[in-house]
Amino acid sequence: MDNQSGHSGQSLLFLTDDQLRKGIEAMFFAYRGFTADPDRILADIAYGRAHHRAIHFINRIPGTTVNNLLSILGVTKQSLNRVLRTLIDDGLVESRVGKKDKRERHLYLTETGTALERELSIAQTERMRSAYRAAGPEAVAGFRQVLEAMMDKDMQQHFEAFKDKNS
Amino acid sequence: MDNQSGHSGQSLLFLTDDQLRKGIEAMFFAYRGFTADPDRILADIAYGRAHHRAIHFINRIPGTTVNNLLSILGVTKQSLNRVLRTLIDDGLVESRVGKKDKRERHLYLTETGTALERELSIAQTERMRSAYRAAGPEAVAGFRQVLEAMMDKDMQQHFEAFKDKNS
DNA sequence: CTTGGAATGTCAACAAGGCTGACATAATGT
DNA sequence: ACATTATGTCAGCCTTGTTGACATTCCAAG
Repeated sequence: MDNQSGHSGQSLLFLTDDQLRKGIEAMFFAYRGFTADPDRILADIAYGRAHHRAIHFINRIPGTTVNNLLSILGVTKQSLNRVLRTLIDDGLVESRVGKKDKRERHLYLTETGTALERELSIAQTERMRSAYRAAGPEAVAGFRQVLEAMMDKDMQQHFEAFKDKNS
Repeated sequence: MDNQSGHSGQSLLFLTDDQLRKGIEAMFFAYRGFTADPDRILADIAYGRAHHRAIHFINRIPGTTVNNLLSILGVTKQSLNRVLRTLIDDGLVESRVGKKDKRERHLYLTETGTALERELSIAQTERMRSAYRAAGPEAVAGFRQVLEAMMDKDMQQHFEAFKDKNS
């Protein structure tokens, strides 16, 4: 495409401090909105955002090992373990000893866990859906492009893996 | 341009669960990247993300009151106060008693505070700048549109105020 | 003018969820 | 046999959110 014609009124290389600052603030406010709906649901059942993240990715990659989950979430095993412990004790997550390598634990959502995942997902998806609708498909493509460019390199790899894998 | 021919392969109303899920995960990973660089700087000087947010908005709205800052940051006054306390004690922020209403405290960055703000801002801006460059101006416009649509209504108002105000 | 309520800010204590370090256990690989 | 890997657990710390209690200041109604 045209990267020098500046047909949108802004040249590619002409990024004012003001534009960048607005981007930063938009990111800050939007992330709050992004987590607000699930947070409300979680508060009622004495869970937090950490539980949500664990549930989300266990749902996305059923049978994932603890170690893999750690590297995706980017927290320590002690921190994850605390969350995982409560989820397992409460019967939302099942931890199965690995068949080939018995040191590994493979994680799965139970029926109850899947139900909660769906509830949280619907809440969060609703906001995303209406934002997408309001902005239009062109904007959505741009949104995704900028976000992907903003990730750390290793996170981009995780993300790519998720994009390809069909669960 | 063509918004119904599906040149991006997706119609406006046809939002698959998969697209929405990818958006959610992109948001999660990107926000981590977004905060990573400032976080590294802050860790060295024993400050956290909360300090960064306070410094950012005091720089944006010099002379703002504690109450106004509270409503922007969306935390309790007690929580903000702890952060402000350390910033004031360390000489990064100055708190002046209001002239008209002596209950109010007006907040300003000192020279040292301004210097730190700039350092953090540069780190965060660098990543945003290269993401913008990589994605292109069309994508940036879309990015901002989706983010704005994703904010809570009252946060959108704050954001609008910031967009207009020239500081 | 006084007095009660509202607004504003501070202090204390607690909880969630990050972190590090140390250590145990079991399974694997060499 | 021995080192390494995967996981779990205990203990203790930090940041940053929360509530509750309280002091100060302002303003308005009596």
